[in-house]
Amino acid sequence: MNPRQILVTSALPYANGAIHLGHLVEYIQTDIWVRFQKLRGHECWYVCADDTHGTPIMLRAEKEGISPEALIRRVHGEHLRDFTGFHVAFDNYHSTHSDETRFYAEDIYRKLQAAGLIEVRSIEQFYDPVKKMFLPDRYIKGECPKCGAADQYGDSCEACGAAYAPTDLKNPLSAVSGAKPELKSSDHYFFKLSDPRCQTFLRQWTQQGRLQSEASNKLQEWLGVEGENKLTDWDISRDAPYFGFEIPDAPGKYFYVWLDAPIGYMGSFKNLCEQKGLDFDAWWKPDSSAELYHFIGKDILYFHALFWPAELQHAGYRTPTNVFAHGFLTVDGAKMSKSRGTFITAESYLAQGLNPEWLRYYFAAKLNGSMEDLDLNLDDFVSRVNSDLVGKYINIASRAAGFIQKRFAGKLLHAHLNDAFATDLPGLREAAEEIAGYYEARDYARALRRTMALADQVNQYVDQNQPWVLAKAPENEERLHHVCTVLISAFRLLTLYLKPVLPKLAQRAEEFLNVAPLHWADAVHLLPPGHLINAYEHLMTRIEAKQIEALLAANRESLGATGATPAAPATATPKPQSEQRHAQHQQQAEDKAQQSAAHISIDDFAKVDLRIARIADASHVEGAEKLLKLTLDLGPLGTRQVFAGIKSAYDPATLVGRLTVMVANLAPRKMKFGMSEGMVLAASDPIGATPGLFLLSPDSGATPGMKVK
RNA sequence: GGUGAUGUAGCUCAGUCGGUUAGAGCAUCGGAUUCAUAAUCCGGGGGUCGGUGGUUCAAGUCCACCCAUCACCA
Repeated sequence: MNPRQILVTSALPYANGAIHLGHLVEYIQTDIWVRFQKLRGHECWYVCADDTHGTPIMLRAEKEGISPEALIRRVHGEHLRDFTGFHVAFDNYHSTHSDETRFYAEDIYRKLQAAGLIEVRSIEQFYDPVKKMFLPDRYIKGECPKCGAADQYGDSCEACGAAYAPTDLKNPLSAVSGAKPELKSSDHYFFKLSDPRCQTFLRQWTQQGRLQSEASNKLQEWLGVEGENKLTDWDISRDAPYFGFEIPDAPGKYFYVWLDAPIGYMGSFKNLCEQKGLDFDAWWKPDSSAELYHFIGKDILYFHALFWPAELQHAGYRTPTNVFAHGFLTVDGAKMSKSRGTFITAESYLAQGLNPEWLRYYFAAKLNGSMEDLDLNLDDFVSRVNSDLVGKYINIASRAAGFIQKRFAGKLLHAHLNDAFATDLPGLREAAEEIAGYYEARDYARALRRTMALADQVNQYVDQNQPWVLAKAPENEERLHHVCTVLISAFRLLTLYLKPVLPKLAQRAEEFLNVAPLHWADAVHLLPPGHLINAYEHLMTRIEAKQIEALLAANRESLGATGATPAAPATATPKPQSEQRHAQHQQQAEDKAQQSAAHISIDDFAKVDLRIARIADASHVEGAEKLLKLTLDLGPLGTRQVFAGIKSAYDPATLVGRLTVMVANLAPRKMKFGMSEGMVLAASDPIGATPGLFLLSPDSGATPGMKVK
């Protein structure tokens, strides 16, 4: 087999947030593939980087009172720590804020310009006169032009789903400063994706059968039918102030973060080339025989399968061999949720003492190379890992090791077992190529199913041969030695088959087996006769359900805690959807889920404990403009102190004695004036068009403490 | 709304070109076993393949419509 030259990337995580389990699907998927290629003896390099530019980074750094450079340096360290913790082994983890990335960004830009594919056009955009900056869509808030919902972002309405331009918003405000934005025109630089050259090239590039079928369909949709020019030019510039690279010969204009993000793959690889003495151009020239693969989430297919190849092609570089898109992660069938504790960060998973290889195994067991979403079912996670890894695979070593150690001083049978092994465990060695094929096709689920079926076969072999019975009769000594040697050899092969997924465990198994690091080619032979193995130490523990509970608890943001945070002030970071998509999709999905909440289930409703309360006392609060202090009598449930924002509508004296409805299980919230232990229900117009505030009252007959449902 | 996908056992998933009685793991039930950090083996139960209609000698698989879920619409 001739060694291939393979360059692999994962999408660049944005330097504005922690790595979570959703990210890890991609990095683990890529890492497994890379490790597999290396085990096969290919020259394979895995590069990645932090994606560091753009408005969100700039504003976040400003909010933290540090420079963007300091922010991205810190986050780079955090990201690399998390990835390393999950055994994701990059050959280089660089940054887009690097000389190399700047070089290739300028280089590609200049070549596209020379090819006549860059155009300057003046466009009108909202401008924040206080902050003195143009506002990305997601940094403008206002009322939806369609349904009138308040507090909507500049690109789409969370309430009715309408999509529109920020200029359509009613009463727009800057989410950065709170100022009223002004329309202002500015020159922007466009990559002419609508150019016939790009259209023709992409039509051919995307439909040659290289891409996943789902991806190909999706791109077909974007491209439209022949002659239907659906692609529009891409705005690649942003005005100062912006954290990024200034465009050559265009003072005050910066490359949009999405332009330099994929170029960061080149930058990172160039940096690696300098470290390792590799020839960059040999890998990136148009007729390069090297292979180039990008692993990405399905949300950024547009950037990687349209913009990116079109840029490369017309700037005189090679295009990707393939783009592998995967789906999103759900937890227990639902989007990751902070309130449920399923928005799990990589850091918290490791801090709780959970084994990263449990997760690697589970993800691998469900990855099949398609764009389908992947569900982390927590019960299934526990039983699958325990059953497959500990019960089936690890157990094989554990079952044989004691005999080898105690009866044979750690030495395997002094005889060549090749033929006997094939008789005892037919197909075990021969499966190596089949399993390799599954890994190559990124169908790890199938590779692991096949491997576990082999492990079943080995356990059956143990039961058929009953080594514990053989051990009782001295005349069966050699037979016992043979059986246990076969088992250790089988364990070695299974270890190899699992090694791309479980690198750390494989390393420990290799120590136990007393062998050099296994390579795929090692599947063709067995351990030498009389090989000495080391004493067995248990290689993996079981997951306990309570560890999962602790993990969820550590990631759960209580409703009380969120509720206690007042409505986001204007300085809060808005959701940078159109500005910055990749690696943030999970976060957005979560935000969306929490914001729209079009329907809730009966179970959700049942979480709210509504009770009839009698207002036992009501008084003004010194220094509070809006609040009244209420003492509520809940009958058998005792009394509660609540601060209610109803001063504008009610005189305390008229409230005493009347019945109303309160939320009795709201987390207590510390306010300036004391603890508030619930909230009373009152009606008001959501957008304030009709003034007034109206407290709810039950019909007569209700008594304090009764449940409302 | 348009487009693309998904829907198979309690759970997680296979199911190739339409072709025997629709499979696996986990869970569950019964039995065996004790070498193994309760881990293994044998066996059983469990399915209107989302729904309706159609094509066909034959449909989980092909076609149409509908329902549900997810994503994308720069």
